[in-house]
Amino acid sequence: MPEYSGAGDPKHTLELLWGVRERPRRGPRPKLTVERLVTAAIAAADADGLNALSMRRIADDLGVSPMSIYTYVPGKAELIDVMVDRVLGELTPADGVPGGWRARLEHIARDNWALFHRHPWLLHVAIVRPPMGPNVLAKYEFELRAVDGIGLTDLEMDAVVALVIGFAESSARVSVNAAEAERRSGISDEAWWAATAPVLEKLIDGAAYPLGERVGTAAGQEYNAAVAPARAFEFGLGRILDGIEVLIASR
Amino acid sequence: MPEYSGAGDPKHTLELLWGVRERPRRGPRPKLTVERLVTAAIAAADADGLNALSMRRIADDLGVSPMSIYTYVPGKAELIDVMVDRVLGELTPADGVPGGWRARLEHIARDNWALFHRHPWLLHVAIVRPPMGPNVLAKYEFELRAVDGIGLTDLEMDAVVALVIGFAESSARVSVNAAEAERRSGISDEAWWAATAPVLEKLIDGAAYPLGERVGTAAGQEYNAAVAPARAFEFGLGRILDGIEVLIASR
DNA sequence: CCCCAACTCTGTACGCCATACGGTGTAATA
DNA sequence: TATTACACCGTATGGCGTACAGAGTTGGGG
Repeated sequence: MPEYSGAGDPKHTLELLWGVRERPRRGPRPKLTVERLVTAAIAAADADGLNALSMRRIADDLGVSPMSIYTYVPGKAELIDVMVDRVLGELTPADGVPGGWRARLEHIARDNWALFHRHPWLLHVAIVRPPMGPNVLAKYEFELRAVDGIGLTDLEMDAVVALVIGFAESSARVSVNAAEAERRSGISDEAWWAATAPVLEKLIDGAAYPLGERVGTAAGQEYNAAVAPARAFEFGLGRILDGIEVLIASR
Repeated sequence: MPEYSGAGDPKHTLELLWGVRERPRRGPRPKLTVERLVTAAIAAADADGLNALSMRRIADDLGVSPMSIYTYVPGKAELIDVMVDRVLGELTPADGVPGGWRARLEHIARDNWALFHRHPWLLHVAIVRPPMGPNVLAKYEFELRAVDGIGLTDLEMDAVVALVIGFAESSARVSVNAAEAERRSGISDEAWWAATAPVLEKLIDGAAYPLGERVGTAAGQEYNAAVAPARAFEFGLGRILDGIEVLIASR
């Protein structure tokens, strides 16, 4: 069960994202700021994953009581929205990248791939109704700039960008999930397979899956688990950009 | 926070997947079977999502106490493994599809897309260390068969299949997340945007995001939320298959 | 200058969750 | 018939988000 973005009151969330809350005129000085809250939450999520990100945990890290967090943020959903916009600010435009649209899209894909590895919890937030903060808007803008003026229609520009971003997310997910499974179980992929394979062999008919056995073992030997996702990313990115090139060339 | 496949004891999980538990020789007749349990769990997850899939809920549906479920299954993780293998059995081989490798890969992509929409919870299970049941193995086998004998190396066959499957998952995720957000919030995408847009306009500089505004509104008008994910799927699939065609043609 | 409104912070409590543990009753075997 | 293996269940533990009510603090209005 993922967390969902865009689950809170739109108006309140937007005010948080853009930091337009007016300072309170009366009452005690606040101990915290939304900024500090979000920073602590991101640090916790980076370190221990989205499962470990609880309001109690953040409060402990900040030395306040759990409920006082609700002074700054209406709920966990809105907090996550702000976290998402914040880390998306780490992405960089492809404007200066030499090599044309292909190099620019490659930059965007690699940049996203790296971001998902720096903040793996991002993959476990279902980003629908994206938090329309400054960084989300800037991201969309410079993504489109990467494919502007190369003969695509507006709709195609949007579709091409979505395809590349979606691919980066999808392949990063494989990689991140594998790393998280290893960390959480304490069992490496190799050890898991070593425990699984002999039991499996006793269960299946030897000749039932000829292709799967041949290709599976070939892939397993050539790419050990540590680099396999990275290779899949490189391969897929190449094919997708080739496909986009076909489209552009047809114009 | 997703659920994870492959989180249980490999040996026990495999025995469940292949149904090789020997019948108990003594003791009371079991009220349930693993089959019935899995069927009920899938029905609950289909109807109300993975969040609503609790051991208590399944037990209620089946008329037993929560703890008795642990007689059949070591824990929730293993139950989900069996659920996954079960529903993957709904996928069909592309063997008889006319039109060569391209049509076969299209069939596989569409078949997966449809499966994810029939069982949206599948997207919220992080499938690492896949449950090596009969259906998972069969799936991999017939996926490879779709690209066998067209001039690709074993490693390329594996990579091409992974690319297409990953794309289908990725684009289905967008679609499913949108539908789930709508259902869980009771607010349609249009209504959400109608609440968001005016607040947003007051916050941002009018000329700050020229491309985003132009392309975003164009995409929003052309594809309403209901069909946008399906269009993105068709567009992306076309580009990816084009890219694969470039590879195959280079042989 | 004082009082009160506005505000921050906190303790407690509720209803969820998975599941560990120990006990109870049943059915087939020795 | 006695034993043993087993299914089933009640209770309890420690987690979660957050509703609610109260306590304490500050600045502005009279």
